[in-house]
Amino acid sequence: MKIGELSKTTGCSIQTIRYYEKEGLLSTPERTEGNYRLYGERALKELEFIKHCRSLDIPLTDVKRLIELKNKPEESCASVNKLIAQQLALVNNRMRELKALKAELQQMASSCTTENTVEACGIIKSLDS
Amino acid sequence: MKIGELSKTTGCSIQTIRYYEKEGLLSTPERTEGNYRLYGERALKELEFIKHCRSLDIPLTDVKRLIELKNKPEESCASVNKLIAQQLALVNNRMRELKALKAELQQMASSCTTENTVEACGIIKSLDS
DNA sequence: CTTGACTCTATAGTCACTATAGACTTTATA
DNA sequence: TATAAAGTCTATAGTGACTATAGAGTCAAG
Repeated sequence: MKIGELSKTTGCSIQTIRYYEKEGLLSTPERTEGNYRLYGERALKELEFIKHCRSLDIPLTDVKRLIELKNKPEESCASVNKLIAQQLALVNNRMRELKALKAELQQMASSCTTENTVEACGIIKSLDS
Repeated sequence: MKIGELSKTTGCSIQTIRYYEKEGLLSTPERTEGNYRLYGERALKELEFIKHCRSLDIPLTDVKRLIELKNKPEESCASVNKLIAQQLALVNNRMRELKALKAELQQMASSCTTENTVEACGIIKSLDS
């Protein structure tokens, strides 16, 4: 299949697919006589793997490392484990941040009644303090 | 005070301060004879306001709008209210995403015992599916 | 045979910074 | 007083993970 079809079946934009190729995350595809990229089942799987990793917010550098590890099936997966644990720690941190953030925003939202002027606005006041 | 001192008292890096100025978020400071920026109480307050907004993940374009609104104290603060509500909605969305993310990462982490090889690794398997 | 859809490469833009180079100014030390 | 060190200046490039655009080439249908 050509890049347009791969894009549709995976939901990745065409530019993103080309970008992943450039970054060495997708293996170099064959080309037609007219220089169009040609993909098969393998590319589809590679792309789905990347998509899945990205949906977990795993950065592309780490995705690349995971792909390299996948290609060394006999090695220990301790580093895979570590990578996921780090990712989990990041997510936990971010969640904690967002909770605090949410609390403050809610507090702010409740301090403003729409009839106010900017001058009297509780939101502006709390941002100022 | 000069930019270094402002940087230390606010915790904003020097480059960030200059960046905010360039983007029109900080008012243009006076200069010494040697062309050094000179700041006073006002700049300090402006910068604290921006910092507070940023700590709430409010994008700089919106911070700019808030600053403009602050300077029109007689207008209605409905738009301030709306902006904060949108920000809250964003945060809520992101929290929902992160919850799902965390669940999957935890699931993955628990599917890997460190003694495994990459080949048998539960994490790689679940990323593949 | 031409129109339109698709693809190609190369480049610039996004956001909010961070980092660097190379020059200038000011302060501290010898 | 000379000089070294610290601070500041502007301008530019880099970050991550894309997205958008320009301008050219390819291919299938009418």
